[in-house]
Amino acid sequence: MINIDPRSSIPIYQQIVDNIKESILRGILMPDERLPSVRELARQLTTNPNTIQKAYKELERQKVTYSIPGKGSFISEDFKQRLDEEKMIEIKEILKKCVVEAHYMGVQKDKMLQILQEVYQELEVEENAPN
Amino acid sequence: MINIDPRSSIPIYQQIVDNIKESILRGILMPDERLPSVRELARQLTTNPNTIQKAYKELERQKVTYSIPGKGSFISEDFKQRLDEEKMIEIKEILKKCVVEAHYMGVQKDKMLQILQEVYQELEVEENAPN
Amino acid sequence: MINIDPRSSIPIYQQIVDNIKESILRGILMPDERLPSVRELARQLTTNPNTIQKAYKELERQKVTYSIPGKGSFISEDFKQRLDEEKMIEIKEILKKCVVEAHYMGVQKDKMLQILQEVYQELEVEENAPN
Amino acid sequence: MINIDPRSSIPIYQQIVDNIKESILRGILMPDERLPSVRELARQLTTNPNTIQKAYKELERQKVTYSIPGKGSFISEDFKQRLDEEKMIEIKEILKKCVVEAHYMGVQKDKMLQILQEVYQELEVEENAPN
DNA sequence: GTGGTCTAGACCACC
DNA sequence: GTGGTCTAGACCACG
Repeated sequence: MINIDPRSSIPIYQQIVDNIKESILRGILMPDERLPSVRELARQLTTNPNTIQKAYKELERQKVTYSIPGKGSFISEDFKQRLDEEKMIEIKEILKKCVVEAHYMGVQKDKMLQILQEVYQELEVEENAPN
Repeated sequence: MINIDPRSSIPIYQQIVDNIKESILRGILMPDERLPSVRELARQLTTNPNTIQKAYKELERQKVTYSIPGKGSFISEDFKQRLDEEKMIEIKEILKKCVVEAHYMGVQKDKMLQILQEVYQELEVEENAPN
Repeated sequence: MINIDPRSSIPIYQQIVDNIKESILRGILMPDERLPSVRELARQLTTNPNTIQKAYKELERQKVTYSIPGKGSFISEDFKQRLDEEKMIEIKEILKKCVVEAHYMGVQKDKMLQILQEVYQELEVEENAPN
Repeated sequence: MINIDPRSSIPIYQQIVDNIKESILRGILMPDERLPSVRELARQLTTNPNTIQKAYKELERQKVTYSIPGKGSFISEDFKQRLDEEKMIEIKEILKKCVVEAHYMGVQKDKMLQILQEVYQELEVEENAPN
C-alpha cells in the first residue's frame, strides 16, 4: 500500500507521511483504523524502525493520527484546521511554484485548471458538497 | 528586486533560482537582458558569492539563462520544453501534494480552482494564447 | 465516577491514581470507604485488570489507601506527610514548568494567581483552615 | 548553563527543551542569540548528538527557535501564542495535579499562592506590566 | 563548520 | 506485543 522511493531527494519519513495522508484522503484508511506497527512497517519497507517512528510522530504532531503506547497508532477523526492567512499564503506559494514550472513545460492556464480537476478525480474526492 | 529569506528552510540558491524564473514570467526580466554579476548580486543580498554562483549555474543548466564567458549571464529566449509524460506526472505530483494539504485546511475543490486563478492573475500572465 | 482517556499520553494506571486522589480531595470518597474490586473496576473501565492492580498498588504505596487481604482496598484517614525540603522543591519545579508554559500563551502572573484560585474553587476544597 | 539529570524519568531531550525555554524567560538567552551547535552541546552534556537534535527540532516546532541549516539554531523573537480554550484547560489540569499533590504534603491554598509568587520572583520575571 | 537524515541495535514502560 | 527514548556512527547538502 505504501510506496517508497529510497532514491528520491524527499526524505523517506516525509514520503511515508505524505503517503498516509493521501491514503486517508482517498478513503483507504478510515478513522480509528490501526496503522501497521513501527517494526512491522519497517520490515515491509526494509527501512529502519527509527525512520518509521519519525514519520509516525510527525503524523501525530499534525494530529492526523494518535498513538496509544503499547497499542499502536490510529487514524484520527477527520478534522479541519483553522484556515489562517499564513497557511493560505503557503498554499499560494506552492501553487505559484507549480505554475512557474508548468510555464516552462508549455503548460498554460486552462491546461493547469484541467490538470487540477484531474488530480481531484484521481483522488476520488468529491469535495464540492452541495450548499 | 530579488527577495531572500535567510531563515527559510529552502536553500538560498534555490530561492534565487525561483525568484529569477518568476521575474521572467512576470516580464520583469526580458530575453537577452543581463543578470547582475555574481559579485554584484552577492553584495546586494549580503550572501556568499559561491551561493550566487551555484544559483546561476542551476539556471544555466535549466536553460533559463545562457552565459558568455567574460560577459555575464543572460536571459534565454522564451522557450517551451517538450511536455513529456514524465514531467506531466511531476506537475501532477506537486499539485496532488498541494491538494492534500489544502484538504486538511478545509480548502475544497472549487476554492482551489479559484486560488489557482488568483495565482495566475497575480503573476500578471496571460497565457491563454489563442490556438 | 472515574473517567479515563485511553488516548492520553498519561498511562492509564496513572490516570486512575490521579482520579482517585482527586475524588478523595473533593470528598467524594471518604476515609475507610471501600474501592471497587480490581475485577469490578476493570469491567467498568473496560481495561486490563493488571492495569487496575498496578494503580491500586501505587495508591497503597503512597499510603492513600490501605488493603485488607480478602476484603479489598480502603481509603486511608486524611493525613499530612512531613513537608520536607525535597518535596517543596518538587512542587516548585512543577509550578515553574507551568509558569513557563503559561508565559508562552501570554498568561501572566496575576492571571495565573487567578487561575490557581479557580482551581481551588472547582475542587470545592476549603483548605484555609483557621490556624 | 544547561543542567541535565540523566537519571530523571523525564527524557533528556525534554529536559533540554524545558531548560532552554526557562533560560529565555529568565532573559539569559536573548532573541537572535545563537544556541551551541548540536555537536558542541552534545559534547558539553556528554550525550548523543541525536538527542540534542531531537530537542532542537522540538524547540523549532514550538517556534521557540529557528534554525538555519549550515549556520545554527537561534532564539526566536518573543511571541505569544493564541490562548485558546484547549490550552487554558491544559494549564488548569497541570495546576490541579499540583494542588492535589500539594494537599498530601499539607500545603494549603494560601501557602500555594505564596509559593507561586516565589516562583515568579525566582524567575525574575515581572510580567505585571502596568496597563 | 552546520543542521538533517538514516542505519543498527539497545533498553524501558505500558498493556 | 507496542510505542518511546537513547547511543554510536555514518553520509549528505548547504554556505
